Amino acid sequence: MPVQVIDGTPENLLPSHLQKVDLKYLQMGCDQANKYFQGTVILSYPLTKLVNGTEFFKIVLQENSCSKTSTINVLFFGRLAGDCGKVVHQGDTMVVAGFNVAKSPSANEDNRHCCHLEVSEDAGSAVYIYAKPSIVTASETPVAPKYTYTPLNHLKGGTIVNLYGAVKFFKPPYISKGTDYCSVVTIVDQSNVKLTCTLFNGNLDALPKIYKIGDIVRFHRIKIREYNNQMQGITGIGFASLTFDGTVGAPIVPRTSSKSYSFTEEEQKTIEELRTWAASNLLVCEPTAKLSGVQPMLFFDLTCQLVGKAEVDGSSFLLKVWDGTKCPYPSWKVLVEESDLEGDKVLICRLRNLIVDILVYDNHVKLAKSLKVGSFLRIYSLHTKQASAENQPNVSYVEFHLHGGTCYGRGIRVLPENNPDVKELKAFMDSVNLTEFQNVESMSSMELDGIFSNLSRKILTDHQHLDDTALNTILNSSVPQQYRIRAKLRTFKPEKLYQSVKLYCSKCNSLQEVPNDDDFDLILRDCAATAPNPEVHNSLWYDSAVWDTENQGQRKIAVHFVKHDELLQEPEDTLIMVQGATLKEIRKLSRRFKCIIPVRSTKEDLELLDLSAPFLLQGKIWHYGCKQCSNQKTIQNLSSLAEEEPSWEPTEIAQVLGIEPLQYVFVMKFTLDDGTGALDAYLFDYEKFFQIPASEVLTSSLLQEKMEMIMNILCPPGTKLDDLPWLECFIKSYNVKDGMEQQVCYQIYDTVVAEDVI
DNA sequence: TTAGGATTCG
Repeated sequence: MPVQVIDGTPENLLPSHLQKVDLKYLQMGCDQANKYFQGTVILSYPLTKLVNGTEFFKIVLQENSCSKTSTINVLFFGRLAGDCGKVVHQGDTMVVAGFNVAKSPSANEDNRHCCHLEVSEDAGSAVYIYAKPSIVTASETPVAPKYTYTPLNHLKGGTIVNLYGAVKFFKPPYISKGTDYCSVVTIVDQSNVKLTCTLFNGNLDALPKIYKIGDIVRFHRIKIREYNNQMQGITGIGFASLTFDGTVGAPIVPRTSSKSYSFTEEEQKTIEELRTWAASNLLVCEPTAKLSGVQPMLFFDLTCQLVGKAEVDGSSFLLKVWDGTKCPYPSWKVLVEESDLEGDKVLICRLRNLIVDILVYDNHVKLAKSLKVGSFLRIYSLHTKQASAENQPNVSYVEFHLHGGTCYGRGIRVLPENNPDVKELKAFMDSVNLTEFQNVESMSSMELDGIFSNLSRKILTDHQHLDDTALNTILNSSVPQQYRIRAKLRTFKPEKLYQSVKLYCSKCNSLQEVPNDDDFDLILRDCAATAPNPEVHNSLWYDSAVWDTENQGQRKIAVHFVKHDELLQEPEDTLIMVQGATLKEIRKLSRRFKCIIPVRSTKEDLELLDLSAPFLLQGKIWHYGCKQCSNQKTIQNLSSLAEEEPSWEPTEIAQVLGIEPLQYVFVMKFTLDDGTGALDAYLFDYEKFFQIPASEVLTSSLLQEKMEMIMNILCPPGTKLDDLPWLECFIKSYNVKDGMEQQVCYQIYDTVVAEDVI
């Protein structure tokens, strides 16, 4: 008898040769002949027939374990389907033996086991059903609780009913002023009567998981009462809900936190009918948009991923999000202390041109704080506001606000990873070519204008808690001290901004000019005069290749490829040592190889060139070492860095080579004036102030233009002192000994040009 | 208890 209904518990009643299999060990291709699976029936679908006339029946079994995927679909075919379909109840314990295991086509959607079980007489299956004690098993017909659903035009105050409806409006769950989460949901059905329900629960998961207008909900045991001459639904004891995607034709997979729930064929029909009705009767004008489609002055719903978050103040909180597309307008950047920003800094930097900053206010702050970086969100009724800079009203940028309150469903909802919109978003994000957006050089000049227009407001400091001090007070005060000041930038030096870039040695505090290309070219030519020594070619840690040059006499170029354990070595990860090449050839090589170390050969070994030349070239960045502080070691030491995946950090390379690296810095003199007095303050900065790395300015005309624009805004040429913009910055005073004399100097510190230059 | 739909201070 392939189907047996047994009263009681499974133990000791099964044939002794059968062994129990756990879902976590279940996989395709294993012999299941002597295995059985036991689980509780949590869902059964209506008995139906396949196209070929075979009877078909599907249930979901839940394993009584705490493993993550604890449910599995079980498909019955033929006579077994008919037999089981007639006697199975929700809550029954079922044992299936002699099944086939196949890949579940719906695993992605239903989150159940990646395989399903196929049960049929042909496969030699046997099914044992241990009826739930509370159900009288003598009965031949299934006993499932029968729910009746009240149409929305038949509601009476003071009753508790079951309802179906299409969501016409909703507020995603928010933290109420009481003890619970609250969600307000307005539903409508074919009677065209709508009902607004106010739902409370201390557990966020117990509230309906509505993601968009048009979703279908089923409410069980909702209390109906009258409020303001209208019917109102409210949560009562035993309230439960299921939510379904409202799209016609989409899989009917209930979203619920209930472990078990009833679901019948009739109800499936109800949902399909409601979907069809809603499609033509519910105005679903979704205000969703991608960032690429945002318009200023708009409210819309944004589906995005959270990449960073930071507290701004008690009533506002910053969310950094992206959706894979680029906002067509310059957007604001909210300045926060870097230490306050939670999220992967490297990722935030990589995505910087795709990320938008959203400020959420008041009641949304608490929820925003609890969000996990990396999660997918839908932010409802997000407001884009157009703003423009004070002195350039024709150039505007966009601010993103989630205002306080819950009007129009304003709020934030975390979307699960299996949500179809999230899946689509992830796939899109994976396809985005990030390099296209990483480079500031990919920005149009209009965008740059827009971004820099923000700068006109002021220079911002990291220390907002200090009060401003007048310059004459500073001039008459003891040294050293730190101040916040408000002043105008009367003049600055050097006027040619590229001249502000210097090389600095943090060990001996020396500053030097950046050597020019011609000097380097001369050194290279000098080296190329001596042919590479073949005896030092190919060693344990590098492979060598030599090329002859055409029409250039005897000059040979040797390239030594440093080996590492990676099987496939990409040029962009490779360090090469080059000998005999000209500057032009080195530039060409540096477009392809991650790191280049110019070398020459002695009788015994390869060695570095004179430190007037860069010791390392990484793309456009040339790294120099301090002649005074370096204590050069043999080039053999490089082999210690050639691991499996060497990162080729310039600092590490410098260290093993005994080189004290020089840093690129901006050195400028600002003459500041606040009406009470004037003083010269030095700016000494690597990249923080302008948000431009000093190391890249000399080789990028765009970055030079960018700097020029910033300075033009801080100190517009030909402007009278009165008309100059006010700047806020931090300065500190200190003493410098000049021979026998003490001199007081001022330096700008911890100051950043607002607001987005990144 | 909370909220009871109905945009924008930032």
